[in-house]
Amino acid sequence: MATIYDVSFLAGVSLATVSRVVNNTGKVSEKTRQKVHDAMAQLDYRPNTIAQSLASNRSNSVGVLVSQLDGPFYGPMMREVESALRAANKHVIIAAGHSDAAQEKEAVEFLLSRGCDALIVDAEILSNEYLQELCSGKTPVVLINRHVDGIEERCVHLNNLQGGLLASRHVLAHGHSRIAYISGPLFKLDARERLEGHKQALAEKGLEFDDALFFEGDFREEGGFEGMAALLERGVPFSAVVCANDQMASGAIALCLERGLRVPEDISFVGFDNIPFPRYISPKLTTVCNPIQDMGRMAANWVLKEVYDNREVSFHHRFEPELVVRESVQPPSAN
Amino acid sequence: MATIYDVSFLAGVSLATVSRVVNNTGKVSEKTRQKVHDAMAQLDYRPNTIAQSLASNRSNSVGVLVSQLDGPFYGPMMREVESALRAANKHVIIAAGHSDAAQEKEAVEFLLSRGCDALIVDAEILSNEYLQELCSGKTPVVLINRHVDGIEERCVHLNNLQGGLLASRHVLAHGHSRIAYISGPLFKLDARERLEGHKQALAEKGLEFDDALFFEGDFREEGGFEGMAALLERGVPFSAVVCANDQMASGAIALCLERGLRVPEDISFVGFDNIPFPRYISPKLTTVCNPIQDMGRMAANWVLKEVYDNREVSFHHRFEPELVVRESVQPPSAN
DNA sequence: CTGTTAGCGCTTTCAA
DNA sequence: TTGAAAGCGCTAACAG
Repeated sequence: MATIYDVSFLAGVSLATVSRVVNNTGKVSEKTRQKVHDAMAQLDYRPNTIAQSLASNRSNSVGVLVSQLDGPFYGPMMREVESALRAANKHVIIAAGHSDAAQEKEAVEFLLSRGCDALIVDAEILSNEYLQELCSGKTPVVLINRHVDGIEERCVHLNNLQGGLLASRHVLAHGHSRIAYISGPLFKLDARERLEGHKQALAEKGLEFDDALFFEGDFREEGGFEGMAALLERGVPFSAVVCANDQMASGAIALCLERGLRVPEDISFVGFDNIPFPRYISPKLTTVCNPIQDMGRMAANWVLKEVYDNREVSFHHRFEPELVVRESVQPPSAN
Repeated sequence: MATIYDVSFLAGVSLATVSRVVNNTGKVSEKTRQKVHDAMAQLDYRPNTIAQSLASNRSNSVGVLVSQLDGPFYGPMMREVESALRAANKHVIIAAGHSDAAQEKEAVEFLLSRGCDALIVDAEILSNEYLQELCSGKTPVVLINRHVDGIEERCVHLNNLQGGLLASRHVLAHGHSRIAYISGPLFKLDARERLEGHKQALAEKGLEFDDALFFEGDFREEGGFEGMAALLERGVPFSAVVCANDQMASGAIALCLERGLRVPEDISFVGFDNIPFPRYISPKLTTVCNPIQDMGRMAANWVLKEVYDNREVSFHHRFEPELVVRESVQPPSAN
């Protein structure tokens, strides 16, 4: 592999000059630049990124922490992050928290120890305090799916309350009044906010929130499945279920179908997130769009802007959800 | 940030000795080691990985190329790769080909230019020739989901032929004889192999392969959807559909349900891959298990073994599929 | 078992 | 506009 030295020798200029043309920095005469380019081409020169990093104290890498690598949720986000950063010639190092407190923390430290120029963190478990401290550290950090006091300007998040409102209002508008709710784990802010939206929607109609129609799930298919079973078992009637995400909705619907309940004829369902798959099932799931790709891109933009001084990109924190009406909600049956 | 120099000064030993204890290399007396450890702890010393890389000519990073970051398929694979490598303190740099020839190639070059110690490549479009050349390059490469002549020992792949056999035999065993087949794109070897398995299964029963019951899809939901529509339009009767992957099966089933066809009462379906989601739809999809996670882990093992000299890990190339019987196949109806 | 000494390949003052 | 030279923080002979 040719080094910068080979190039400088062949081109008959100094190392510094070659470095200047490689990085487009400083003033270089057109003639010199051409000589250097020729030499680089001739030698098929590729800068050694490691050496660049050591000398410039910049790794050109950004660490991305997600809670799950599998599952339908983070793929679209990572896709955008990867595209945006690779286009800027930065590489993304991934680490997964695997929904485990220790592993999540360890993943952050790992990324930090790798000398990432910045971190994009979608933390599932890490506490606000930890994140605040992390953000006050030396490595710039942007948070996805969280908003933490004191570091709002580094948080890219969805208006979950509004999403919860949209979902429940939609069901309410179809005439349902006995509405079950399968929530995400309440230690998560987004789960709490979505639930709050649900409660507000009920309140708008003068309805009371009923604990007998509430189940705290885990944001996964299993949780929806179990939640649905639990709800049914209580014997308290309801004609619709609002689920705090699509995965739980899928699990819950699966249980209904197993039990011979028809969806939406017997029970209506609404989900949240708009993950790809439930578009292809029957009934097609009505849900709330969570623009997670856009949020991923925005996080990448933040890094590009704040860390790599790209002034072209725009940034904003807060995203608004939209209702996606498909087929899983209809008015309650007469029985 | 403390450097190795600070540690050596504080501990009263040389740089080399500190390096030795950090890397557990060479002989160091217990007493000296202790002094160094104390100094490191006191200074909260973390080796600079970039400097380590430059000096040792090793980046401790492995590049992973997948065709899609979203979608249900690669997540489980990446999950395993990430876990295995991070446990060994290596980091994974991801790049996506986005199902585009130019981008896929560019992604490889990008990873290479990043000085990865090894590459794990799940190439969708890259030609065998390109891959052969890549494998003969300086950076070790392991291929997933491909087997290429001349570099078999670096290929981790599934016995797709066997998978195709299993899927079609299952349908056949239920008494179907008019069986449609929705294939993956035939420029892909795995698609061709699965199809070949189908044909062999037909032949075992003395049945002829009928072009009128064949559709070449794209391995995505859309392809299954369109394929099903095309098949139905031809007016040639069939009672079962074998799909070369679960995504296409989902799309195809979605179309059937839209058209009022019942699955499996009117049409039976079998998929391939055993991705997570179709377990939760109705009917639960019968499919062939593609142990993509295991293959991911195996690829990581190969890297650990061949590149990082870990002798603990095992390795084998070829994986066998298994039929997963659920609910989407039943005997053809009497009509 | 420990220390000395060259670099690894590049960036970046500082002078010219 | 260009070059000389001093590192970036660490590893790896080599010598002792």
